[in-house]
Amino acid sequence: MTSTHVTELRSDALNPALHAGADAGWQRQGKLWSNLKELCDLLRIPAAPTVHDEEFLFQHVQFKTGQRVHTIGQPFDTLFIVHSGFLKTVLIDEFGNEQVLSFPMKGDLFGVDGIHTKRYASEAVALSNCDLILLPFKKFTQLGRSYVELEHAMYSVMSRELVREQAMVSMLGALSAEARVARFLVSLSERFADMGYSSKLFNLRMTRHEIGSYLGLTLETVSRTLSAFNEIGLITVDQRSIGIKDLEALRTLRRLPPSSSRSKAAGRRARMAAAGTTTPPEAGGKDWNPIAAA
Amino acid sequence: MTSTHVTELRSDALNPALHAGADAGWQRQGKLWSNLKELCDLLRIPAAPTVHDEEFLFQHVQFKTGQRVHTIGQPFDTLFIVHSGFLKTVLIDEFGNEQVLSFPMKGDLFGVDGIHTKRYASEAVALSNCDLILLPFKKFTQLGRSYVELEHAMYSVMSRELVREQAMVSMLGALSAEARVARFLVSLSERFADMGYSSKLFNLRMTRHEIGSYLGLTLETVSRTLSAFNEIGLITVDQRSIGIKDLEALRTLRRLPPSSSRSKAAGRRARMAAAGTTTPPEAGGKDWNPIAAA
DNA sequence: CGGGTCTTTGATTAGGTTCAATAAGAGTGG
DNA sequence: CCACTCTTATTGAACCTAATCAAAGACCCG
Repeated sequence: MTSTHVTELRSDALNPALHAGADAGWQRQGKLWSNLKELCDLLRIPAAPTVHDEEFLFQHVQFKTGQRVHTIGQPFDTLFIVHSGFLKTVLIDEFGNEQVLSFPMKGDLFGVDGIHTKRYASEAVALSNCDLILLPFKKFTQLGRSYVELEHAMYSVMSRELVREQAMVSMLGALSAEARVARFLVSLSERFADMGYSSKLFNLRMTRHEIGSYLGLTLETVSRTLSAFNEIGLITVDQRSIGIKDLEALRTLRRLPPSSSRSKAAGRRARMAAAGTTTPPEAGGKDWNPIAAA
Repeated sequence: MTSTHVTELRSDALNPALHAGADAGWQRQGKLWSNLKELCDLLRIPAAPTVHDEEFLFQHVQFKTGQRVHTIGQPFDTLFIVHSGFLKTVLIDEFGNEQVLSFPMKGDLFGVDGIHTKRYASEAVALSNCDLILLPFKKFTQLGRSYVELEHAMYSVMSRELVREQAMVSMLGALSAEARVARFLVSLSERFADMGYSSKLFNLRMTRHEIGSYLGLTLETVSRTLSAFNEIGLITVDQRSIGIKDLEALRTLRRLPPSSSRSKAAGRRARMAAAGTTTPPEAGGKDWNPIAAA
C-alpha cells in the first residue's frame, strides 16, 4: 500500500500531460524531493510522529522569474507549496486589469481556490526564481485518510488562508493608505524574519504597481507613502530596498501627521505621533490623532 | 460502527457544556434534525448516493434576532449551516469598531475561521430569527473518512468561501462606491432568487451601517447611492424595502453619470450609460464612461 | 548605449468622508 | 393610545484623502 502511493505520486508528478495548461515549460533540472516531515515544517504545522515516513516523497519544480505557475481557468489538480522564491497570485477582471491577491513566499500554500470549481480561479506568477513543491490534490486527500494529522493540517492551512483573506478585507475596508502600506511593511518584515532573513533590511520583490493593487491603492500613492515614511524616519527607501527604522510605529500607525508639521527635524515627534498608542484624544491635534474612524 | 457515530453525534450536540462560551442560551424547542442528504442539498453540493443514510442526523438550533452564535476567541468546536434566517459575521478591531465580513443566509456555512487556531476568529450575530444546523467539527471529519464525498464536499465549501473572499478583496480594491452597492444588490437578488423568494422585491435585513461596513463605505454613502439608483430608475427604495428595476444595469454598472445629467427624465439615458458595455471610450463623456480604472 | 519598465514628484480633481440637522420608525411605559 | 426615547435613514455642505494626469529621473537588460 505504502509503496504504491510512492510510485503513483512520482509518476503523476512527472507526467507532463497533467500540466498541459501551463504556458511555460516546467523546469525539472533540480530533481529534488521532500518528505512529509519537511512539508509539515514548511507549512508551520505540527508534524505528527507517525509521519516520519521517508517513503512519501513530493516532487519539487523550479520556475524562473516571470513564468506562470497556473492560469485562470486551467484545470485544477495540484496544490503548490513555496520552498523558496517569491510569487504573486492575481485575478484578472473583465477589462484585463490585474488584482493582486497575495504574495506567496516560503511556506505558503496556493492553488486552493481551484478545488471548488476544479479550475484555478486565479493566476500565479513567479516574481523571482522559485522552487515549488507539488501536492497532487487527489493523492494528498487519499494520504490524508491514512494520516489523520495530515488531513487536519489541510483543513488548518485552508482555514488560515481564510483568516488571512478576512484580515485583508478588513484592512481594505477600514484603513487609510498610510496604515495599509505600514502594515504591509510590517508583515513583510515578519515574514522575512521567520524565513531567516533580516527583518530590518530587505528588497521588495514586487513593483509599486503590484503593491498598490494588493493594497487597493495606486502606485503613486504607494510611492508617496513610502517617501513620507522615509521623510519622518520610519523607514529608509531606495527603489526596491527597504530599511525598517521604527517597526513599532509602523505596526500601530493609523494616520500620518499633516505634511505641514512634517520635516526631518520633526522626525522624532512625528514618530511618537504616528504611533497608535492609547493616548487620550485631547492629547493630540484632532486631525491626526490615532483614534480610528467610525 | 455506524450506530456508534449516531449516538456520539447526538450526545455531543446535546451537551450544553460544549457551548458554554456563547453568551446567549441556546434555544432547543425546535428539536429538528437533518440527515446528510438534506445537508448536501442545503450546501448546494452534489449528494453522493452512498450518503442516503438516514441514521446520520445533525441537530438544529434556533437563535433569536440579535443573539450571538459565537464570539471572537471562543473555543471552536462546531461549524454552522444556515437552514433559515439571516446573520452577519464581524471582526472587531482594537478600538471596538465592527467590520462586517459576510451575511450568511440559507445554505451558507460559517465558523470555518475557527479551525486553524481552535478559536473563532470572528463573531456571528443573528439579524433575524434563525434556524441553524450544527456540524460538530471533529465528528464531521471522522465521518469524512468513511464518506469520501463528504470530505471532498468540505474542501469544496472551504474553497468556495476562499474564492468568495477573493472576490470581495477584488471588489474593495478596485470598484467605486456605486459599483460596490450595485453588486451587493445583484448578489442579494440572486441569493433571494435561489432561496425561492422574489428577486425583484425584498427587504434588507441589515442596516445601512452594516452594509457600509461590509462594502468598505460609510452609511451615508450607501444611503446616497441607493437614493441615486432610485432617482435614475435602477431600483426603488423605501427604508429596508428594495425593488430591483434594472438588474442588467446594476450588474454591469461601473460608474454613475455626473449628477448634473441626472434627472427623472434622463432615466433611460442614464441606465444605458451606467451599463458597462463594450462601448468604445470615444462614445461617451470621458468622466463617466465605463472603462475601468488603471 | 538605447529602449523599456519602474519610480518619484508635482499639480489638479473628484469621490467619499465627516459633520450636522432632520425625519421616520420601533419599542417602552405611563 | 400617545408621549418619549432610541435607533435608523435621509440629505446637505465643507473638507480631505487618494486618484488622475503629467513629466522627469533611475534602473535594467539586450
